[in-house]
Amino acid sequence: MERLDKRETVCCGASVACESCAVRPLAVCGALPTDALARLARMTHPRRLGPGATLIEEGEPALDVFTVVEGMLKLYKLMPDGRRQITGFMIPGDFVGLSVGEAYIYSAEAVMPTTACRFRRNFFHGMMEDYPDLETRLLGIVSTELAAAQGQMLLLGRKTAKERLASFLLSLAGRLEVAAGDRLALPMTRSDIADFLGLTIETVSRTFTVLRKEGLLARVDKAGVVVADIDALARAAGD
Amino acid sequence: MERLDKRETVCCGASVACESCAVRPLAVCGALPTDALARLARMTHPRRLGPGATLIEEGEPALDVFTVVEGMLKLYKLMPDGRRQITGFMIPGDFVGLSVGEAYIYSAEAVMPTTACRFRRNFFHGMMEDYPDLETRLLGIVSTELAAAQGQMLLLGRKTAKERLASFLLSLAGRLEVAAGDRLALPMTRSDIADFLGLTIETVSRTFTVLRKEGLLARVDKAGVVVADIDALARAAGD
DNA sequence: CGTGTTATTGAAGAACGTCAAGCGGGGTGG
DNA sequence: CCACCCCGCTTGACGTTCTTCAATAACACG
Repeated sequence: MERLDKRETVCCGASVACESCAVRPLAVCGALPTDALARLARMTHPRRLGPGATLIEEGEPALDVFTVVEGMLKLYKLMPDGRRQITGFMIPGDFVGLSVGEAYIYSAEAVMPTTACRFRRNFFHGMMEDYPDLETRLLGIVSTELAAAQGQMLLLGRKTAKERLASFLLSLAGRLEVAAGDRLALPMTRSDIADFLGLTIETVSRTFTVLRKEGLLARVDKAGVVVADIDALARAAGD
Repeated sequence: MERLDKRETVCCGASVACESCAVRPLAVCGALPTDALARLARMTHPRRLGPGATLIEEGEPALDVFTVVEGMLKLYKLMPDGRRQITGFMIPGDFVGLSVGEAYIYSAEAVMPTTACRFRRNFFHGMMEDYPDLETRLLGIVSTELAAAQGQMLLLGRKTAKERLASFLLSLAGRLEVAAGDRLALPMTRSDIADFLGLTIETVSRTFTVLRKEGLLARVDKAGVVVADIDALARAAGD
């Protein structure tokens, strides 16, 4: 998915390119005519979320859709006994809340201070009718997410703890465009990482230690890591 | 997703409703005007596959898209050392081969004698431009698949062997519209089930035995099961 | 500086995987 | 027609990885 020009960005405020939101372009707005962007901008409601704040809750009526402007969200499903599976971490430009049925099928919660743009679902459907390009773009986004989900199924079903953590770090570094040798920020807790990788926090912690002792990571702390050997990390990821 | 009238079905042959293919409607064709259906029908190439035959292979150029008309396909991803994760079993009406990039991101293989309709990817994209409803329908299909993938992530990341197998049987019974007490056919091998559930064939086999001994299944054999207590099975599935 | 929260580390345990043996059904050929 | 074989499935014994439980360490915040 190509990078979009900042000027095409629709964000939290009423303007088409307000400064605080131009941090990262909204993938969904690419290739839209100016009037469509203006309509989107007018109907956008910004929402600021502190860490741990809930944006949507599984099972609630799916009245809105959202785009992440800043920060990070975690999407997750819960079992009645509290077991949790995080299905994804959403970063600026990502789209959240799409649902085929009447209810959300996952919960979304802020990992760090986060800004999301809210659109009424009905309005968004109307926009798609008026601008088929928007629907095409959305189909691409959902397809990309499906592909990621299939990769995550391979990870959860068949990879070892070490392969899982290596895959996770690589994938995040790629999405956040972190260069080799740079610090990769990990705003989520060990518990979040564990629930994303289908592990426990203890196994995640031990596996971080292994990767550091083997020299794949130069530094590991609560808030991030420094990747020392990205090729070795890719090999450790298993595919 | 509502059932569609058979007359709306586009299938393997050149006619809009050839008999052998009207087994199950193609979800993707719903709500299309007659001329669109006729165009689809003209450009459809049927493909018969014996058990084990490969329809598409991960990494190959994604030149075609397919709909399953009859039988069952398994979609899977492989790791270099041969570990396999089956990401889904596709049944009549399902859509296969959609890819955002230039290459397929998974392989697809027939589980049993299967008929698939092939469409050239470019032709299909053209159809979507001419008939936005087709794109809308496809967006719904992909969104539904994404939801299923997220459910499968919960299964793979957090469920026990027993919960996984119970979930699998329930989900398949639902999709195939098998009533309680009826026989649920399982055309795939234990190895396929294991690779779908992130288990080994031994664990799958043992877990079938457990479910039978506990009375949730009345009968278990190579080719299928009879569900004895569907409520208990739902409880065993965990959510 | 104390206190609660989060992360790390260690030891013991459980669930599932691995290895191995035996069963059974379907197909083939004598 | 039946013996044989092949392949997939089941079952048992044992091993490994990850989890669970527990204690300690590091950190954030008031």
